[in-house]
Amino acid sequence: MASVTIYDVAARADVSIKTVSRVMNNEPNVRPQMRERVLEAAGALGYAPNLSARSLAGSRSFVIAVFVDASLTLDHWRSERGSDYLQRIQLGATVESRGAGYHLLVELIDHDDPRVRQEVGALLAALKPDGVILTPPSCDNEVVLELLDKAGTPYVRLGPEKPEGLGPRVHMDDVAAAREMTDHLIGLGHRRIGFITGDQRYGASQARREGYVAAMKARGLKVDKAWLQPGDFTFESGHKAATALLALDERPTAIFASSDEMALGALAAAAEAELSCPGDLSVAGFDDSPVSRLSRPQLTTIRQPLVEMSTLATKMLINGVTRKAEAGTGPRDELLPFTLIHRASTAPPKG
Amino acid sequence: MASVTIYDVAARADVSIKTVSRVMNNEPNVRPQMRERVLEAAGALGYAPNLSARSLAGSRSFVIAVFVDASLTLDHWRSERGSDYLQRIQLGATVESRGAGYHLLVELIDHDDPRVRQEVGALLAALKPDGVILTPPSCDNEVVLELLDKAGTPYVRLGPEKPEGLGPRVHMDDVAAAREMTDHLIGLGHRRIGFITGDQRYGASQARREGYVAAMKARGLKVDKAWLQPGDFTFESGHKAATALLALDERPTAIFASSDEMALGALAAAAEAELSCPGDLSVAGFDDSPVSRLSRPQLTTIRQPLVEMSTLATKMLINGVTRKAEAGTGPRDELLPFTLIHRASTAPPKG
DNA sequence: ATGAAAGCGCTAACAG
DNA sequence: CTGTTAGCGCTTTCAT
Repeated sequence: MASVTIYDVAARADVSIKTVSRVMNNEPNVRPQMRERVLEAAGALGYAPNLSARSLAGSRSFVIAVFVDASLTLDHWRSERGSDYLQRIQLGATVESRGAGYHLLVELIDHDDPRVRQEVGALLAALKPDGVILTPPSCDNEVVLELLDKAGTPYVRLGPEKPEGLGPRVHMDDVAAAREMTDHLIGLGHRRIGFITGDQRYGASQARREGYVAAMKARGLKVDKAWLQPGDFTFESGHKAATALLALDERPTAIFASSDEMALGALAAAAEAELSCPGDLSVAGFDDSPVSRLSRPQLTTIRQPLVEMSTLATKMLINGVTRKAEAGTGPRDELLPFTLIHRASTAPPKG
Repeated sequence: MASVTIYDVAARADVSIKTVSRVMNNEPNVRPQMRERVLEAAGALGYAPNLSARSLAGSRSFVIAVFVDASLTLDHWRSERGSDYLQRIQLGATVESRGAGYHLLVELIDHDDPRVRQEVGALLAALKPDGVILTPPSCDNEVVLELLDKAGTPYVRLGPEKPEGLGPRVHMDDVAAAREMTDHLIGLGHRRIGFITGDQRYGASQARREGYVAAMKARGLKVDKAWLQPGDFTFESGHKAATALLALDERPTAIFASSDEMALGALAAAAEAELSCPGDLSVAGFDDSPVSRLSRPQLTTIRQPLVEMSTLATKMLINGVTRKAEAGTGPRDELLPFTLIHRASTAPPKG
C-alpha cells in the first residue's frame, strides 16, 4: 500500500538515493555496474518516481497542457458539429507526449471571459506545466499570451494566421489553401463560384474568405456580394447558405464551403433543388474531416495537417526549442503544408 | 518570476501559513474576518496553491486520469471513423473536473500489450491520480483493474456490459437498446431485418447483436444466418455488409447497423443498388453520432448518454462515492437510459 | 564517480 | 479558533 520510494530502491541496490536519482534521469557519472544494480532494484520493486515530488523539487513538471476554449467547445458539442478538429490535435499531442514521458493535461479556459486573467494565472501557478499548446481561438488571446510570457512558460500557438510575432507558432496557410481550391474550381471551368464563410470567432474563417476573393480577383472574376454567404461551420448553416445561393437569378455553378459540414449542407440543398452533384453543381469543402468521405459524392476538400501540427508543437515544447527560440535561436514559426484532395464532388460545369 | 507561495500570503495577511491553508481548502475553524484577510492577500498576490506540493504533502492529487486504449485510438484515427465517442466522454469528464477544481489527464495505454502491467503500474505510482475513468475496452482489462485495486485508486468503468462485479461502473443497456430498435423495425412491419455487427474488440458489439437476436426470436422471427453480417464500425465495412445483404435472394427490407457510420455505408450501398430509403429499405444506426444528421434521409438511431455517463463517473470519483462503495456503501452500478431517436431513415416496408 | 544535506510548497498531526 | 513542527519524495547544491 505504502508506495515504494527512492529510498527503498537505494537500500535494495545499496547505493545512495542520489545515485538512484541519477539513473532514473539518465544523468552521466554513474558506472554501468551501479546503473545495472539500480535498474534491477527499481524493476524488482516496481518503482516509478513520484511526479509531484519531482516537479516540486526540480525544475520540470513533465506536464504539457492543452488550452481549449470552454464556451466554443460546449457550443460545438451542443450543435453536434461532427468535426474532429480538437480530437486530431489532441491525438498528436498525446502520442508525442507519451513517447517522451510527459503527460497531457486538457484545460478548458474561458478565453473571452474577463476572469480569464485570474483563471489562467491560477492554472499556470498551480500546474507549472513545462509547456502549453494553445488551440484556436485561444492562441490569439493576448491576455493568455501575456500571462504565459510573464510566467516564463514555453508555449506554441496552433493554427493562428493573424497576429504574427507574438510567440512561437505552428500553422497552416489558410489563405493559400482557399486560393488553391478556388483556382481548382476556376480551372475546371467554373466562373460563378459561391462561397460560404465560417464562424467568425475563428481567425481561419477570414483567411479562407480572403483566399477565395484573392483567387477570383487574380483571374479577373468579379465577386458578386451575393456569392458570399455567411455560415458558422455547421451543416445547417451550410444548408441555409447554399439554398440562398441556389435561389439567385444567376446561380453559381460551384460552391466552396469553409468546412466539410457546411459542404454537406450544400449537397443536401442541391439535392432538394433537384440539382445533381457534380453535374449541375460542384461542391468543395475544407478540413478533410471524416464526414467528407461519408457523402455521395465524396467531397473534394483541403486536408489540414492537424495531427502533424500538434505533434510538432509538442516536440518543440519538450525539446525546449521554444525556450531557445525565446532566447533568439531556433525557429519560431513552422508552416506546414496542406493538401487539396480531389474527390468526386467537383467537376467541370455542364455546357 | 519566483512564484508566490503560501508564506507570502501568510506574511501579507499577518497570519500563519496554516490559516492560509485552511482558507484555501475551505476548512472550518477560521473566523470570517481572518478568511477575508487571507482572501484579500491571496487575490492581491495572485496566489494559487502549487498542485505538486499539495499532492505531495496531502492525500489528494486533484488529478483524474482517463485511460484510453492506444492502439484502438490510433486505428480509429487512421481509419478516420468519424465517431466522436471519446470526445463526448472527455467532454463530460473535463467539464465536471474543472467545476470541482480537478484536472483531467488523458493517458493512452496499451491494454493488450504484455507490458501493460508495468506501464499502468508506473503510471499509477507516478501520477497517484485521485480517480481513473476507464473507457472501453480498457474497462474490461483485468490486469488494469487488479492494479487499480492494489494501488487503492478509485476508478469507474465506463460502458462495460460484461464482467459484472469487478468494480464500480456507469453504463448503458446495449442489449435493451438493440432490442428496442429491432422492435421498432418489427413494429413498422418489417420481417426480414438484416444486422451489421460492430468491432468485436468492444464488448458493446456482442451486446447489440444479442439484443437484435432476442427481439427477433421474441417475435417468432427466425434469424437467417446470412442476415448477420460482420462489420467493424466503419463506413466501408457497413457498405460491404449492406451490399452483401442486398444481394441476397430474399433481401431484407430493413438493415440495422451497430453504428451510424456503418448505417451511412448501408445507405450508400442502397443508393448504388437503386433502392430508395426508406421506401425500399429502412436503415437504422446506433450512437447518435453527429454524422447521423448529415445524411439524407437522416438516420433513426440510438442516443447513448455518453456525456452524462462520463459526467456521472467523474462526479462519483470526486465525491469519493466509489471509495465508500468499495467499503460497502453507495451504488456501484449506474445504468443510464438510452433513447431511440426516430428520424427519416426508417418507415414501413412497401406493399 | 558518488554521497550528505538542504530544501521545493504544501498538509497533517498536534499543541495551545 | 489559530499556530508550530514535521515530513511528503524528490532534485539541488556542494562535498568528497
